[in-house]
Amino acid sequence: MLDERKLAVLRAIVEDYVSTTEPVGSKSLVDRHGLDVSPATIRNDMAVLEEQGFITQPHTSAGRIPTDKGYRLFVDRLSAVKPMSAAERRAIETFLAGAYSLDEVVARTVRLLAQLTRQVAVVQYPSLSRSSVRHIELVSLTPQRVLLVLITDTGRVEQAAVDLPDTAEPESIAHLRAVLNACLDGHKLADAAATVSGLADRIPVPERPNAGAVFSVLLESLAERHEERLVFAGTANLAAPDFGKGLRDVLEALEEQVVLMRLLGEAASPSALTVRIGAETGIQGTSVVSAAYGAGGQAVAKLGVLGPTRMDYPGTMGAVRAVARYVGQILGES
Amino acid sequence: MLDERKLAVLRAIVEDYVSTTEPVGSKSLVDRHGLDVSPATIRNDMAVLEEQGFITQPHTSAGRIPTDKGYRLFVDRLSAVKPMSAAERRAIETFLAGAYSLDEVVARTVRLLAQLTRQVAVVQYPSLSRSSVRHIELVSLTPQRVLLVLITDTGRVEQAAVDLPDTAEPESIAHLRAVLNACLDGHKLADAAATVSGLADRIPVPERPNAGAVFSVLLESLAERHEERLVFAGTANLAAPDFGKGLRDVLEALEEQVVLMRLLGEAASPSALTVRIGAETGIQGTSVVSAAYGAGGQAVAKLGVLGPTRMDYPGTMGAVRAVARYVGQILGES
DNA sequence: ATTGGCACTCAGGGATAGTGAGTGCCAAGG
DNA sequence: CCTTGGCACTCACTATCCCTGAGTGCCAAT
Repeated sequence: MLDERKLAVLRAIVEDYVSTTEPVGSKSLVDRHGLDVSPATIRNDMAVLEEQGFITQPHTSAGRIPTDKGYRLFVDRLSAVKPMSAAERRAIETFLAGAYSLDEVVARTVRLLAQLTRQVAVVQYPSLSRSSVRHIELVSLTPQRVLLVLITDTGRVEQAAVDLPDTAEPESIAHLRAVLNACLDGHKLADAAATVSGLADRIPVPERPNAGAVFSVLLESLAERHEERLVFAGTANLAAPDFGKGLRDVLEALEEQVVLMRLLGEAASPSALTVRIGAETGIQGTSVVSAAYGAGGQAVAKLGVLGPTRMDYPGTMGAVRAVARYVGQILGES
Repeated sequence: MLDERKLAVLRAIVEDYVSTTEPVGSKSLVDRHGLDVSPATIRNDMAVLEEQGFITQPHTSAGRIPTDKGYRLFVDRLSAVKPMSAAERRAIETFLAGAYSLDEVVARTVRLLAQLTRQVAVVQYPSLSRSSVRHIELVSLTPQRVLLVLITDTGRVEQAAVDLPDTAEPESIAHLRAVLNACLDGHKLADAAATVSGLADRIPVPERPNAGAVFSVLLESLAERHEERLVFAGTANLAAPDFGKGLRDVLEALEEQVVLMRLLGEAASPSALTVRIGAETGIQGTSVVSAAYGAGGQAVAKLGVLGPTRMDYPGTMGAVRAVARYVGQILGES
């Protein structure tokens, strides 16, 4: 139905349109790509491609531009992920290597990705549920208030204040801390939740109210709420006239954690790329390229790039894949 | 030199221009405000105001718009901070009250401020140097790597990984932790830096290399680097055509911590408002309204709003002041 | 199936003219 | 001396028209 040449034409249209931002016509197509046929032939091909919904013309008598469906086909079958150059790989490596805390790693990653792709980058913090407890700390703030600090093996630190129903002696807090660490250290957070629920027995009766308060806050930390922390960078790249009036939608999506989470998609195996195009993202004219990243073959979170539907997919995909790999590597080391 | 009426004219021009976005002429001025003089009189006044540099015309034969200098005068002498309505105050209070961790307080504050002002809000994390050490925790990650966690009385938690030169026994780490907490607990962070430097003596000689590594990372945490953490929200409000092409500059400034810090200005006494207009901010067409906030009369950080020079100053100032106060209150409680 | 030829379409870019809000200035009046 | 009505003038903005050229669709010939 679509022979070799028609596919080549579609590929050429996507490439030209992406680089020039202008509808591409039959004449310039044969010129710029070494097609050994006449413009008229191309026109016939384009008519077919248009009929099938892969390209369209903004108005009669203008060149063609790809539709979402056209980009889809291009990404799925007509293009290859463009690998990073050696120099770029080195740059990524050295830039990420300088980061110590997890915050720093994430911050650098997101900036790096924005810079490489010249688009908006989004990075999700390593998810809690797939990592394990390294240490739990309780610190008295006031006699009736303690700070709960949870440290995971991905280096993530969660904190929450707990209001106690009764005043607490330092020893009882120390005891509670010991119990928590003894039972949870090294456990996956997902299991930890279950363990905590059955822990009340190990606490002397008079201290149970306080322990209960701590447990419930701890459970809350382990659960949904913090799962969704996202960071983004590169919004300045939106100022390019790419989006025009859709800009508001994009900016709004960026501030809505929920929407953004959905855009990054469900977790997949590490460095497998997901591409959402145009309508698939729910934001007109916007595409998202994302990948899971993780330490040691285990996906812990996602990261991605958000840009105009008309973007350089091979290049963007290459950058996202490369960054996802290196971040996984860095996290695996620590 | 500028009599009552001329000032009234300037005020009216600012108000009208802010609300309509269009140059305001002599006729509409007398209509919309109850001025008991003829348009011709107003024209004379406007000529004077223009001569003095408070207003200009975008082109001959258009109405006048305020200059930066005009806004300045308006803010300094012609307007009063608009207090929040009772309903708004209640909304602020309940919205902020739901936050537990410091992260949460900051996140809510910035979103709240963006929503109230319909502009871009920026909040600086409570500064480290003005708060004091609540607790220091050391957690082994590997035999040659520990995680340093610093907890302050504002609820802020800093973390950093430390690579040790030698492998460390659990006891030596425990000892180090005890020493650190004994010496630093309750001290202002600013003093803490000095204390740490003189601490090497208290450590047995064989453990000094490791201790040194920890100290140096700790000093780094106490110093500049983390001082500057900033969060912003409400970028979607930039999509209003307010900025036009200056938008790129604004977005870039938002991603440059250093620039943003400068915009918020030096710390002042809590809830004193600072207003920077147009060129004063270094970003064409942009103004910044900021205030310090803090617990118990002590300023700990700043927050503010960034918007087009043509903004509703009284309203924005009211919102910033109110939010700064409530945040200080919330922080003071914990 | 491919190609050259040809008539047709239509966005975009000046050029021109009309409109009206707004100005500056002046001379008269309080 | 300040205020005011009158008046000529300016100039952004809009509408209209026209033209140009890139690009198309179709057809008949190869």
